[in-house]
Amino acid sequence: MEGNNFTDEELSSDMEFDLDPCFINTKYECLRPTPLKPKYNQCLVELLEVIEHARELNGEERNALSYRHAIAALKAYPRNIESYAEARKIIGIGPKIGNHIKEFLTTGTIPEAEEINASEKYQTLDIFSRVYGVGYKTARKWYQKGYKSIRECMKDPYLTHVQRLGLELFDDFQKKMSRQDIQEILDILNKVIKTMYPDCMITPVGGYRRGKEFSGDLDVVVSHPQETVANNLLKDIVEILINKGHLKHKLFYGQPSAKNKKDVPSELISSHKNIMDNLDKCFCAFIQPSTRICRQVDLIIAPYSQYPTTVLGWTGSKQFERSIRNFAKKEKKMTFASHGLFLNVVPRRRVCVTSEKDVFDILGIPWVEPEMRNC
DNA sequence: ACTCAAACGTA
DNA sequence: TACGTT
DNA sequence: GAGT
Ligand SMILES: Cc1cn([C@H]2C[C@H](O)[C@@H](COP(=O)(O)OP(=O)(O)OP(=O)(O)O)O2)c(=O)[nH]c1=O
Ligand SMILES: [Mg+2]
Repeated sequence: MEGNNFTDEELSSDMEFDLDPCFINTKYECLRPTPLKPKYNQCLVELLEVIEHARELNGEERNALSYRHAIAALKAYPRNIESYAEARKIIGIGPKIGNHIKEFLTTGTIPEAEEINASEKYQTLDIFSRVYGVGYKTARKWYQKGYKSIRECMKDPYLTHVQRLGLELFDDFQKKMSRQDIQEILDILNKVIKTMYPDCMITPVGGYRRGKEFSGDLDVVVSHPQETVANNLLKDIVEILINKGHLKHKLFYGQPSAKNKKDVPSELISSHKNIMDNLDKCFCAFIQPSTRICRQVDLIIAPYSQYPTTVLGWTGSKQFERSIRNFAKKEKKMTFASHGLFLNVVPRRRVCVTSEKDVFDILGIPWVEPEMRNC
């Protein structure tokens, strides 16, 4: 080892290339806090999100996932990335994304992201895919047919019922909701529901719970301590909302009876499903009184025993949910879903939880506030 | 070479 | 099964 | 696209 005379500096740390020691370098985003509005790497994140979205529009889900891993890491990183070497040490940043970052560090932008932003094709696909009921396949189909605007899409002869609704509601659904908009609707839901079921629990989840200033929709979990009462909960709530003129449309209404019209005389099946582990959902277009704008409201009914997991499952972010499920499976031989936490032995066993924090504790994950689940 | 979350809806 | 949504 |  002669000839080497490392200084302390070289041996221990080098700001240019070492990761910040505060950063939790992991492939499981749920293990570290991720703020809604990071102080660092904002511009870089924005550009990578452009590429991520383009991959989604192309149906390249796995590539999109890789970009999301990298984006989530950069959002959680406690200082600006200053070198390629530093970036490459982050789990989830490999050669491709590393090179994008290298370009960003020298030029201040990422050429591929710029090209995507300038591309009429992606602009059009982006608009079409925002229609409720339209995914990347349909967006691509419409683009190939030569459609350029929502107006032209409305004339398509093969629209499904849901797509027709989505196109009708397009302008309203594009408008983001402020927290005050959401509060207004929550007040109504609280009044209407509590009048009929005073003991009902009503919890706003989704981006609103994570602290987002503006949300695309309102997600609400509703439950009731007496599970027998909870049976007709969704039906009753939707009925009242319709009677009071609050609902314009039901985008879909997950009720056990509608399905199962195949072989079995399904009264038993449907009631069985209902009492057991299935959450009912109604995604609806809710007329906001003060503005008359139609807002997407997702009502989720949970059996009381599944209330904590349902709230955890619907608070998000999407990447937080994917990561906690992946962690449960790979590291704990468990399965997490919004209807419960399960131990994957034979036979599979439900692990009872009484709070959101219970799930973190059982999985051995340090508690993460909802506002820090923005991965 | 395999994995990447997991559930539920319509047509 | 394909495609959609959370 | 990246980790194992
Ligand atoms: C889209 C999506 C959401 N979810 C969960 C986590 C989300 O926070 C929750 C609500 O979904 P969304 O309402 O689609 O997302 P959001 O509330 O986080 O953001 P916004 O409404 O402002 O667009 O459902 C999944 O588990 N998987 C998914 O693919
Ligand atoms: Mg939401």
